[in-house]
Amino acid sequence: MFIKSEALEVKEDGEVLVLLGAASPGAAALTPLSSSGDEDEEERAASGGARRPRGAGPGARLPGLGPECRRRPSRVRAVPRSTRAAETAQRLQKSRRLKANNRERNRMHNLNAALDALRDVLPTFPEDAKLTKIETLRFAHNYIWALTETLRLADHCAGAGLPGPLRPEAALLSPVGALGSVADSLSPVSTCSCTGSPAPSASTSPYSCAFSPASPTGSDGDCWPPAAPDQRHCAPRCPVPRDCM
DNA sequence: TAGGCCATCTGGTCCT
DNA sequence: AGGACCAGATGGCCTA
Repeated sequence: MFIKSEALEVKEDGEVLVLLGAASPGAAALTPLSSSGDEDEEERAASGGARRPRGAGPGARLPGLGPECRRRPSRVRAVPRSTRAAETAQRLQKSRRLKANNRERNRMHNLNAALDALRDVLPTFPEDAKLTKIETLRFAHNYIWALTETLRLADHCAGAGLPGPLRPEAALLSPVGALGSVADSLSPVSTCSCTGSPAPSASTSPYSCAFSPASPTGSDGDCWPPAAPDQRHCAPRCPVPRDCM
């Protein structure tokens, strides 16, 4: 339901009647049909069409008519009051809708900005690979879990005096390193057992594809829980280098 | 061309 | 009443 704003530039007798999008912030973009410019146009129409070129309006005299036909042109005022009230209500309703649309648009923009901020702190490979919204959320979920698990395992291994596969200091310095470390710890040969999981459904399988954006809940059948320990191929767009997993 | 992703609109609901 | 939030619908863009 979009039209190019420039397509709405209508001229009649050299006079610009409609020019949408020129003053709006998104003038370069597509302009919704229900933009405020549309309302302006409606406003003008409702006020009796005052901009109509001379001689073209409904009240223009017809040539060749006798004096009895030279009546005053019918006025817009002839519209019943109830109709005008209805029109006013309709305009008010439309105005409210447009404002609500704007708020909703801003709200979604804020949401997207937050998602972008989240993408910024997530390690992806290649660097500029952009995760989709759902991937971002799932990956963030798994990433947080992985970092938590890193800390937990580090504590666990340090307390048990085990050499352990983890090097927490390195892991914390590099998010990807953290992922790799946890991935190592989750491997079948790990000396540290892993019981935690970002998803209840995966609690029985420590070999989860925790570092992919795929759903940890497995609701979409991506890879959670995986069928085999090595599930690095399971994510459609795995943001983490395979070497790190 | 089908499917995925996205932005936007819209009406409903809840809250202040 | 107005705003925030939500979910469904719709259409555009992109890719396999």
